[in-house]
Amino acid sequence: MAGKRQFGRVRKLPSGRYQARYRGPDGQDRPAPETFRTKKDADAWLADKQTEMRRGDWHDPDAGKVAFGAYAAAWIRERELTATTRQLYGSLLRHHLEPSFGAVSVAEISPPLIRAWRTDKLSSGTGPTTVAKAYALLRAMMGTAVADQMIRRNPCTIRGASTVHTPERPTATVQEVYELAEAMQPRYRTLVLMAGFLGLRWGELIGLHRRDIDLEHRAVRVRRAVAELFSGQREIKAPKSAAGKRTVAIPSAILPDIRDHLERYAEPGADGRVFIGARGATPRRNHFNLLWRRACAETGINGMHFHDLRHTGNTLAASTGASTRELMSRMGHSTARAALIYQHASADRDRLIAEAVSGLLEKGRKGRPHGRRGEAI
DNA sequence: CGGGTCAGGGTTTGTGCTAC
DNA sequence: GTAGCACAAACCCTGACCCG
Repeated sequence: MAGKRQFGRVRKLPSGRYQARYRGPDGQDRPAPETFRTKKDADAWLADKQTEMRRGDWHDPDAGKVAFGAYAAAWIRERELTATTRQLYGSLLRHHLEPSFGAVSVAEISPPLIRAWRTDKLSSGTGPTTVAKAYALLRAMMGTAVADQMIRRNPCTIRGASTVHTPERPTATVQEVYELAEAMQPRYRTLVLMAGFLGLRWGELIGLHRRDIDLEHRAVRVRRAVAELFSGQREIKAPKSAAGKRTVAIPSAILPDIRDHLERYAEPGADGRVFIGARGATPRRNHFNLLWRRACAETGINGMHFHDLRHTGNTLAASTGASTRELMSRMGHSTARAALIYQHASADRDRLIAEAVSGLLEKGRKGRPHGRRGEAI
């Protein structure tokens, strides 16, 4: 205490209380937020601040005063996101975060506030996936605020709140794929077959050009995908991942269908689009889904999404005994994790095998053939 | 210390509604 | 049938973490 202090200043105010001040790393003079009864308390406070600065732990006490709405908008703006993600985040912000937190300062967003917000969201009809997504976005933003030294800790502390368990999707059988294909307009028949038996994604199928289909070598080159934006505009982009760029072999059973489709419905020219609407437009999800659901209703196949056809493709491929690596390359997955989603398919297959073995056992014992086995996948 | 697993987070698909 | 828009749900890549 004796001698000249090296860090900060303490002075006695006319009121008799003590005020501490120091120069922050940013060069600004920073008075303590409150005054102290004794000089000793003021000194102790300064010592704390000095420690923070030495550790690089210091943060601007004004930094967290930025309104969350403004901070969040900048967060999205500064990030390199694809147009679709940018739109999605903007939508989550606008509809779910902004109304509750927009005017609140970043530093004031506390765990209890977030818990209350989440409970309210879940009970007010917003779907669990969307709540989880909005929560995840909020946490990502608050995480950046921590990195920016605006706040010390991320207030998003609810464990597991950003993930939702999604139930397993159904898988269409070969027969169902054909039934659905027949129930669709002829121009979309082959689209369904290719989704089911090649396992291509919607965006990939829509992005196909004539030159991508090599009838001679019975292969489809997937080189781009079409993403649809809210604005109705489309973005042509490389597939979801580098592994998405791939060549997929065509089962010869549907080769005639593809050949026929190209002759009848595809846009002319090597750069012509393979799948176009009745008036020449690139198909849109909303309209196609309408047709799809009609086909589902017509065939009595309920609860089947178009994307589920992709599972059929993978399940079929898996049932041939293809290795995980082979499946990954066919489906355009870059990690085994994604491919392992189809583990259930193998389990089903294994059960079928077990059933078949069981049939053989009975046959061997009774000396007569057993009835028909379950539906083959 | 390398393979398996999990959570975070970016991207795509699903669907309803209105308008032309 | 096509287009625009908005919200919701699902997919799946990536890096962190765990564990033997």
